[in-house]
Amino acid sequence: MTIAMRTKSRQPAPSLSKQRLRLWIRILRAARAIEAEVRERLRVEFGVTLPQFDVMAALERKPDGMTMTELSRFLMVSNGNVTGIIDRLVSDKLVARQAPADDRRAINVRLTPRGLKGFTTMAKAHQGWVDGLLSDFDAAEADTLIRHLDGLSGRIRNGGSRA
Amino acid sequence: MTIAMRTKSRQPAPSLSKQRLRLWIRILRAARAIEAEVRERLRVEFGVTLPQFDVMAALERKPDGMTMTELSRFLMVSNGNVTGIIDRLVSDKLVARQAPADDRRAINVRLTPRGLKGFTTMAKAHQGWVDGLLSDFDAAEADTLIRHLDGLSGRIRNGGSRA
DNA sequence: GAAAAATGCTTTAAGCTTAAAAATTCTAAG
DNA sequence: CTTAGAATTTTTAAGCTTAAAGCATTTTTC
Repeated sequence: MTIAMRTKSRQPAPSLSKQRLRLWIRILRAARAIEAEVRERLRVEFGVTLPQFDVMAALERKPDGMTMTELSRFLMVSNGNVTGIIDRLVSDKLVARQAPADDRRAINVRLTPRGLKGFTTMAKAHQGWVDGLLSDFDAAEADTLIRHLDGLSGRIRNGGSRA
Repeated sequence: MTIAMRTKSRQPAPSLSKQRLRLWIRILRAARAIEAEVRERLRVEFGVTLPQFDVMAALERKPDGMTMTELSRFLMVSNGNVTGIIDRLVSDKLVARQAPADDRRAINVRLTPRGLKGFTTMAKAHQGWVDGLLSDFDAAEADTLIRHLDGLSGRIRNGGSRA
């Protein structure tokens, strides 16, 4: 009877494990929704793909350019992946490859003037889109969420917990 | 002098717009880190891709199966995308296609007994992985975050704000 | 200094992803 | 009924993504 009441009268509190799974699913769905929206607008308004935009955003922070490996690590994508994206950006003349003098294995990549100009325009629009998409979050909420998510990815990549 | 002090003595409080952009980047990076980890483990331990796992998870909730369009909407991926994933799951005999009687355009997809059994095993491991990866979040934090993220994706897809 | 290991990048094969177009079937309007 | 439009799925072309293998170069080790 007690058991019947417990299981019937109210939701059994989901286990912490289940709750974390639920959290992961929310994070994933939120990310996908925002990504889809941003990708679509980049494509329609600027004719650029999201990965291309991501690369340009990474390069914009480093006026001296980055190596392929630095890009790959920063964007958290495989190294081979970056090659193709850069190939296309180079043929669009938005970024340029140049061999550094000190290490003949490496290759340095940077925005061309044209790439920088294009990115500046796009970045402004992009920030507006995200601002609109996340308009439900005020400054305090955003801060809290950022603090919660901050380091999460770092912690995971340094050995999530056990395993 | 006042201006110089304001801009020099402390960080200028980032604008709300910038803070939301920062939040978006954290969400994205967290999602990528978790995804990479889960993908790798699914591949190594079960020989399954993440999209395949996602499809099986969707189907497991619906014993009567789902149509391709239902799957596509639920997973938030394009319809053509689902076709290929299902093709491979079918050739692995983990899901089966069957034509519904009432609508000859549609196609119903469901887990095979083998697919259900395999998914049950994987789901248990998967929940453990996520539990470990998100072990920094206690129940209260998870609740808060879930509440914050909840509906976000829904709101976005129904017209984010303006635009 | 030569061999071994590590690093940086590209290539390859397989699979995922999207948008757009095509093929089929259903529904609705006249 | 017939036809126009909508809905469901697949196909196509282009690009993204990964893991693994291959090449070239640099660094480490003996």
